[in-house]
Amino acid sequence: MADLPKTYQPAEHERGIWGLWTGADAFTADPRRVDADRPGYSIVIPPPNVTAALHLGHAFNNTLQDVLTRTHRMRGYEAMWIPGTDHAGIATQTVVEKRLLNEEGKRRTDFTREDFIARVQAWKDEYERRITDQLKAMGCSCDWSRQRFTMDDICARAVREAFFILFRDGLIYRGKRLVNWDPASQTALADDEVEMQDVAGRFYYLRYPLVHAPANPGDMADVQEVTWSELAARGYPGASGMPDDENAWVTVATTRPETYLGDTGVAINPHDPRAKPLRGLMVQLPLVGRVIPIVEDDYVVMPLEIPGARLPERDEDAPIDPKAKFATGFLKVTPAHDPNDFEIGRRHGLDAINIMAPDASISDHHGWSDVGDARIFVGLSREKARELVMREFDARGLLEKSVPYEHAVGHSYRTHVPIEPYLSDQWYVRVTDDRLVGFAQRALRPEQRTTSTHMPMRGVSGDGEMAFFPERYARSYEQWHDNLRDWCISRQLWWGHRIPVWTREFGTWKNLIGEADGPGEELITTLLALRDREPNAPLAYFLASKSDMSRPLLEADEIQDCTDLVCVVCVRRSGPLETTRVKPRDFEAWLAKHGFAQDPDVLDTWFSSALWPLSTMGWPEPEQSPETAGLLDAFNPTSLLSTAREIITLWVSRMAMFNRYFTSPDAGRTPGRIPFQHVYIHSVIQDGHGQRMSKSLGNGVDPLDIVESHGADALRWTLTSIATGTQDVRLPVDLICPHTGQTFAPTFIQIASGHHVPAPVQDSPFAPGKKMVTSFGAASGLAKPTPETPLARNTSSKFDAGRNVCNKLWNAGRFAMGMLTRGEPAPIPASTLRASERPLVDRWMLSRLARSARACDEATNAYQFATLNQALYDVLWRDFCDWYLEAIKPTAEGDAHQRAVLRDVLDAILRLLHPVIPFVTETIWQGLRELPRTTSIEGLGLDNDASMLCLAGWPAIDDALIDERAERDFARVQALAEAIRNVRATHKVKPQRRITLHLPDALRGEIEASGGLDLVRTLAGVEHVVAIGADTGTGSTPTPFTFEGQALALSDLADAVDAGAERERLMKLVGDLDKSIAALTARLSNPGYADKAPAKLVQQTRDELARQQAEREQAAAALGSLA
RNA sequence: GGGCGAUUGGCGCAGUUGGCUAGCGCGCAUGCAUGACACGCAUGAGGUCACAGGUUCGAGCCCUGUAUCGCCCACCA
Repeated sequence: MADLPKTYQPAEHERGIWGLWTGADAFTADPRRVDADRPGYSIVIPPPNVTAALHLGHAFNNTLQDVLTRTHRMRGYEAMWIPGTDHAGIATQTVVEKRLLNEEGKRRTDFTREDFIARVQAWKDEYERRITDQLKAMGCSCDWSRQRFTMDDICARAVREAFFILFRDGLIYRGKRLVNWDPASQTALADDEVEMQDVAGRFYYLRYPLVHAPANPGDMADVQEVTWSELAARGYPGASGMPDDENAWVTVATTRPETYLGDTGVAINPHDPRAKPLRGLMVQLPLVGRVIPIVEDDYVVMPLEIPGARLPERDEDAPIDPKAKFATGFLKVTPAHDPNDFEIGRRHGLDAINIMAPDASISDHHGWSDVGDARIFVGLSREKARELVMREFDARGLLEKSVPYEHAVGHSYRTHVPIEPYLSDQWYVRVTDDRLVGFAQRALRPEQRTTSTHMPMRGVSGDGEMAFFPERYARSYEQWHDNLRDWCISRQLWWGHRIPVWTREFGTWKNLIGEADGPGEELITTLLALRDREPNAPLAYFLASKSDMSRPLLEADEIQDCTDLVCVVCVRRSGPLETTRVKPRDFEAWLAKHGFAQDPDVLDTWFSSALWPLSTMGWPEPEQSPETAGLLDAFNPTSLLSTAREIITLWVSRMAMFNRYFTSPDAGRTPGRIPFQHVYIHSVIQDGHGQRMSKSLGNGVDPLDIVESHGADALRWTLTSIATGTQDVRLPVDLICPHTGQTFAPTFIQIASGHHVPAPVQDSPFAPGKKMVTSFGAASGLAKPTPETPLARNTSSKFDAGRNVCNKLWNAGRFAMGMLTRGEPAPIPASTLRASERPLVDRWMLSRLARSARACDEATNAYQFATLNQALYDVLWRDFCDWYLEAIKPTAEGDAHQRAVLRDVLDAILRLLHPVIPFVTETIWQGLRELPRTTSIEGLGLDNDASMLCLAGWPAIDDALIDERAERDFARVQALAEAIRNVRATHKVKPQRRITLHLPDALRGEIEASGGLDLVRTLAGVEHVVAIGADTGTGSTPTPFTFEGQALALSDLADAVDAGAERERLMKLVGDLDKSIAALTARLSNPGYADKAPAKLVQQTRDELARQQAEREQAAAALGSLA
């Protein structure tokens, strides 16, 4: 062992150890091994997006998952951690599009769909490989033989099946709805993909002229203005004060005046005193000329006051709606461009007029025809249109005022442009159906459900066993479901799972049956044959009116009356299919032959993610592939999902819905299996300033940089150490020069939004004469790093702690193994040794080990990784290294049994540490394995037949090894050694100097009886132990000190004792004791204390006071004798 | 607007049913090449636990309020 280097060099071992593990297929799970004695433990990785390499947040999450996977593997579970990546539809397509534009100057539309997808596929291949390499470098013990990608064949099969079942069961529909439209990427976004940003906008108050309803609706020539005097006659409050002959108006307040072009109504609260006088009147939109009704709707907030009117009594307790401050009481209704207005419009039968092109410019080609004088707006961007609308209204005296207003506006999470609520045809999953939302809601473990009843889903008893850690996140989960809306799943992208729906417009029923002459007959017969939806049906279909495809036409007369009939078919699988009722055929080709066209859109990326626990395990037919055979039965539900909190809604909920629905035992009537038993929500890693780490802020830390500089284990150690239960954790970021290894505090520049961005200063010490950048310097506007430019990397000194621990363990192992190879072999071969037969220090070490193992287990089971980390640190560094190794230095060589204890203790500690720092522990363990083990310690429960630590058994340490007596006795030894060391330090006694300890006889007797006296000698550098007051014959004056309230002394400290240092030491001691004594006395003299506090506690306080008083007396006496 | 988290020595954090003198790592000071480790060893300094009230014999912990920082959610009048 002497040839091992003094410091642990991770790079020299990690690759070899990884080869050892993977060469033995150590991480490959076998579902056939799962049984009652060997339960399954499974995790499916939250698949990282293939958009970019992994960041520290991924490293964090995956470290924790690996800790759990490795622990359970060692505990005897059949552990399976499935790795994989997510195609991340819009995000990946966006980065590839950007790159193509930058590097080749090409746009997506310059490619065919197939060619473009091939380019994205190439990107995906590259990043999938990089991500995989990163996970492996971090030591993630995934089952790499089962790696999945959300768009591979196995996952695609699951997506097809899931879509088909939902379609067949009426849980998927085509809806003309307002979607969150991203005008830049021209796709619909899910609610969750919209980021709210505060925007400094304005409130505009627009006047809409009032008119009489034309006799013939639509006859604009017939429109008559309403004057103020007419209004006054109708009893309209405030009208009498207005100029009689002028055209009266109502004022609407809006932040988006340009949408007035699409207004189809003005709404007023029915309780508004102005509502009644306005009945029968309409308003006319300036320029457009459109005459629109005034509708009464409770949704409208009334203003705080209406001139000339008394507002209806309001409930004192009801909170004032903040909108009331801005409200005029009139709400413009633009059903095609505002979700609320869409609902109002639907309630009152108002038209939805879409005034925008997909790029959000004003357009009369997408549903708007009555342009009138508003043609001046056509073709303008929404921003330009807004300005022009204001100018035009102002010119006509119709702009009452505008006031500044800061409000939250949805932005695309990819392109960061404001979202446009946009009317279009999209596919939806009816997640508001109880079979989905209810199943997911009730998946929660009953004790994590709240009992409030005002929310519709609350109070329903849970039937599931899904639990959140930390528990508080169960509420986020619940609240999301309480406010759920249907899920828009279609995306206007090329990169993703193509929607497996084929449609054909027939116009009329006659057209449809008219085809009966030729292939149409076959079409109809086939469709009719499948009408009863047999379980294995290869396709499902419905007929609908093209203008409203949200509802299938079911009645015969509906179908026959329809003039825009559409047939919508969902095909279950690609390739040949058959059932008992129809002949086998390739239905996709068959539909194409019949004039059907496949929907061009792809599915929201979360649709495939939602199936992840099923698809990775081969659902619906795992036996179709050797990779997935047997997995579902053995490993679903999975044991744990570990993820970030912002994804609870996007992902966790949907996995719960899908897993439960698709595993339903009775075709969706009752919920099936939950996808995972536990959901662990990890913290978000921020930099030292509380900023979220991100590429664009330049404050991210690359896990591979840390692996390189500190080692994978150090990375993992530090990450577990910061995994407290809080929602954010901070990791201060430093810059490091990769050439010199020097670190620097980053400097900061201010950017517009008020965030601090770390950016290096011009004259950075490691870049003489060069403009320096961080690894993400481009984001801060400084030079882009190139391989030639020496560039700084982001790191954190926090990782030093991890490196130090690995090094400490390395040296402890090196030293211990050195001891194990010295001395005579154990006399008793292959036997067990009882702790009770061993001296104090061994019994103490074994007891501490037993306690630590218990603490580790408890922490791991509760997902308290920082606590686990601390327990490991304490047993390794404080107990084993600081005390045990020091204490046995003189004895181990001559005591074969002690070496047996040392060996097993080291082995057990390596096992406990292995899940967190797998590489260094395995490296040492492989060395330890070489050494003969003839004697094992009873109760440690270390199996002996594993060839590698990652497959070795978890220590099954018997609680009988917990020895309170030994812990008490050894604690006394420690306290005495520390008291002696304190004196030694004050007097600057050389470490090598052996000194003499003067002990009272009784104390000496006790310590000797416990077996601790020799330990005190070793640990405190004591050569001779004599009775207090004894003459040592050296002539030196003993230096007194106190221990447990008794007077002890040390002599032979030096050739001459420094009285000044001694006085200082004693004075501080007396001072400290005085403070403490005062506090204890005060507590005891409190009349309530003795009466109400537990007697045991009171007695403890009294004893402590007595001890301290005695100690103070001793110290004071010593001080006196000094003078 | 709703919900949640945080506030403990210079920095990052523990502190799980209220109870000995509030712990840990980094940093700091002093000493040390001592049979593993200077990525180390020993000893030490450093905290009115954000603020104000309250409950209690006793509060970092429980209650009420306030302030600051941050996160998530929310249909842009």
